[in-house]
Amino acid sequence: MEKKYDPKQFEERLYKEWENSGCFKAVRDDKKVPFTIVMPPPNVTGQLHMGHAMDCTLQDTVIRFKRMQGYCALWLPGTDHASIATEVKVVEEIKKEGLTKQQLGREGFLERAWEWKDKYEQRICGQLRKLGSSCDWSRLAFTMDERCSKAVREVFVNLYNKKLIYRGDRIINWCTECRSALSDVEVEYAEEQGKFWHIKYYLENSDKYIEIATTRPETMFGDTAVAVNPADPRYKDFIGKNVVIPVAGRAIPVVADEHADMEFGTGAVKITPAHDPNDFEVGKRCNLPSILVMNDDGTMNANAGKYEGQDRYVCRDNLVKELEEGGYLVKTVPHAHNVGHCYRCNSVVEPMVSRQWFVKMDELARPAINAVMDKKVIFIPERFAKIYYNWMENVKDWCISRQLWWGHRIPVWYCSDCGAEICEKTDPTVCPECGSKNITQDEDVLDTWFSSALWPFSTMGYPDDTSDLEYFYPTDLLVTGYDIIFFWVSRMIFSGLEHMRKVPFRDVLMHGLVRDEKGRKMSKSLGNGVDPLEVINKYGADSLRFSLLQGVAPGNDTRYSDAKVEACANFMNKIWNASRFVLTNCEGREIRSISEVKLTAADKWIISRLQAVIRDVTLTLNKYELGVACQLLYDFMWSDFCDWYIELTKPALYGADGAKKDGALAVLKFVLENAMKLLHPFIPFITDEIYRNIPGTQGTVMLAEFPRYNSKLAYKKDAAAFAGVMDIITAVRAAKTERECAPSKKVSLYIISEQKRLISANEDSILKLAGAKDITFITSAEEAGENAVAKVLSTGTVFIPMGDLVDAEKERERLQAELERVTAELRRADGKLNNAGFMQKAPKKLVDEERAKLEKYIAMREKILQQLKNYN
RNA sequence: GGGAGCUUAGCUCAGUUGGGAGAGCAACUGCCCUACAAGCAGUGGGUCACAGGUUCGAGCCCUGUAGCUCCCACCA
Repeated sequence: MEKKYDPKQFEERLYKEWENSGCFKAVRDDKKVPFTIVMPPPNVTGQLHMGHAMDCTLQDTVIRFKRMQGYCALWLPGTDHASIATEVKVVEEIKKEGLTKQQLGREGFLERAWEWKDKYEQRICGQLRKLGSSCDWSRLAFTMDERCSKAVREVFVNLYNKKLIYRGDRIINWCTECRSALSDVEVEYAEEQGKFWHIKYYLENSDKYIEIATTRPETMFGDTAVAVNPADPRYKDFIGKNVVIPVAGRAIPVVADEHADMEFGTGAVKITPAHDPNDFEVGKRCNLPSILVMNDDGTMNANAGKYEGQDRYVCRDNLVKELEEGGYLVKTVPHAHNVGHCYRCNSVVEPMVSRQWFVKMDELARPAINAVMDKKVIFIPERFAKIYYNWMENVKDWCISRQLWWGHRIPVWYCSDCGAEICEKTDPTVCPECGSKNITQDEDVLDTWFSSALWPFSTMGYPDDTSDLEYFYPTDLLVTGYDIIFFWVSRMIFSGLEHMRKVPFRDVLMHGLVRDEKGRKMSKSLGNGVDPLEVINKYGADSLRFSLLQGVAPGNDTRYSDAKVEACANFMNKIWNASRFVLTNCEGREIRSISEVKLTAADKWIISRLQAVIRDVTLTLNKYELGVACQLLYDFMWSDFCDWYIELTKPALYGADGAKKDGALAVLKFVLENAMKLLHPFIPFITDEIYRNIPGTQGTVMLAEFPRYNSKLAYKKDAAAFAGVMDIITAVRAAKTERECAPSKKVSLYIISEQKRLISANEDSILKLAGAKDITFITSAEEAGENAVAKVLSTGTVFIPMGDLVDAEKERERLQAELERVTAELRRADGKLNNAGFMQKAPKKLVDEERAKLEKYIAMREKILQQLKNYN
């Protein structure tokens, strides 16, 4: 092994080996239980960020764990065409060449988009490889590949035939920049400081008027009524009469509708059915016409009269001026309100009536809600189920058509001769109604999430009855961020239920956002994003992975910081060096199995600790508590194995006793090998590199069996006894440090103890680790001489003669403090045991433990009191 | 308007069936002892936001309060 931990030496090499030898491939094996994760497909818009890195690390850790446990583990990778997001990028790209979409034409543009896709898909897959992702590349999918397209077509036609997809004129969110419709979830609201314009609408042929208040005066050209609350006494007489829209000069009725809130504004509201969702509803109730006043690009249309052609905001300014001049403007008040923005280009969304395709949601939502209620799908943590219910229960029909080119084209044709609408699984060549060849396909494409919703089964061959679907579906786990519950998770659930008749996944592990070190969202505009590749380049993939998992709890946001990665890199270095220590000592020797050697107390202790860690790591991983599992392994590896056990084996390793050396090496190797297996799912590279160097191992650790808890190796009593030896070592070390005695200065130890055998058996360890030269068993304090520090422990009292370094007064104070501490503990235990409620209701195990503690403290107190006598 | 989360050591955060408060980083002291100074040994530091309640026992369960964060709704 190399002397220095240098991930560059092996990460790439190992990954290639894994991939080339087919380790990632999931081949159906009916003797095994499948475990499936389908990767949330990254968008082909660019490269992966820290959020992806975490998402991916979580999945890889789980899938490696399951694979080692003997499951037929499939992690299916893929990418998403991300219709609108990618189209925006490609448009930007061609703009640099002075080109527009229109200039390229649909086909030319799509060619460019496919080129873009190829480039970024490759880049993303490269990044996933760098992270160590053990996904099955032979199944790499793309939401617009043949497989997925076939599924999309099948689903669309089926829903269309069931009348769950319909086309209609409804109010939708329109992005004037992307010039496309958006679904409700694609709109992000942000509070903005706007204005409230109070405007007079005069009664027809009268000088009476109704004052209305609006934040968007330019829409008044589309007003078709003014609504007042039927219970509002102020406007009772106006109902049924007409008012005239200022400037436009058109007369519209005053209608009574509950929508008008008497408390808000002036209590009278202008109704613009074509440009406001609430007004649209009022319009339906009151049978009002709907007048569009804007074009697709956000400029005013002919209905705005002389303002035709002006941008909506230019028109707003000019119109307000005209209203003011005409005496119609009563006042302008500042008004904070939420404004919808396009989630891709951030421009202000315009509600507009438009003819679009929709998925009817109510029938689909019900079973999807029930599936979560019935625990067929389990959110981790549970609280996300509530968020899901809330959305699902109030979901509106899903607008799925987009006025874009990059995406799945809507599989509907229109006959220009007879007007028929044709939706079939294969492309029609003539109109089935009239035989005409004059049929044209709908120009629009589908919402990108329409194909994502089918991802768990479209990637496995749906609609065909494939072996994959039969074996791997439903999948076992979905790992994703809480920010796409509505976009994606919920839509997969109802789609899976509708088309597969089964939920798409059992567990949904939610994770939070990766924020920067100040807790801010990582974003392009802030420029605070950190590129995972740069981090990997500097520290290695294992360090990055470990830093992303350490200390995370499901569903919680985390912060990325270089300091954290650095700390993890130190851990890797620690693992590397410890392994190097073990392996160099193994060189040239036959390493025995632990069953063939005589185990020391220390050996049994570390093996016992290992068993506990195996048990707890398995338990926590099964619950997807990866952060906790990391901590368990970190502590075991660093504290137990490196700081204690390796140090404990040194006397044997450097000694002359061959049998002792064999014993130590057997245990060192045993623990190291198991540790590499336990750590492998988290940090795959370093563990495999080390594992291959451990004598007797074959092949890669990634295909080794995950360690299983073995109760025969738990050695509970031996481990507890050995903890007493460790206490002695710690006490001597502390005694030396407290008195500023150099650790290298060897001291003599005098011990009063009833556990002489235990101490004698571990004499070498105590001498080495405590920095002592000899141990003498004594029966009274006097034998230790005058200037001795006394440490009272559960195993006995240790005296350390330290000559001038001992200050009698300070010793007395220290012992006094010890006495107080032990007395307090004693009282606590005693209090519990004298508490009737505790004795009655607490579990027996706990009572016994308390009793044992009480006895221990009583004994210690006695000894301390005795010691104190020496200072009185 | 509705909902969720957070508040634990100077900083970042764990703490999952309620049973003696933890880690990393930072700080302080002392150490190059043949795996590792990217290290070792030791030390200090917390009325677990606040107020009640349930319980033999609460960081954890319940109620309320405050501050911060986020999501949903959109009253024009």
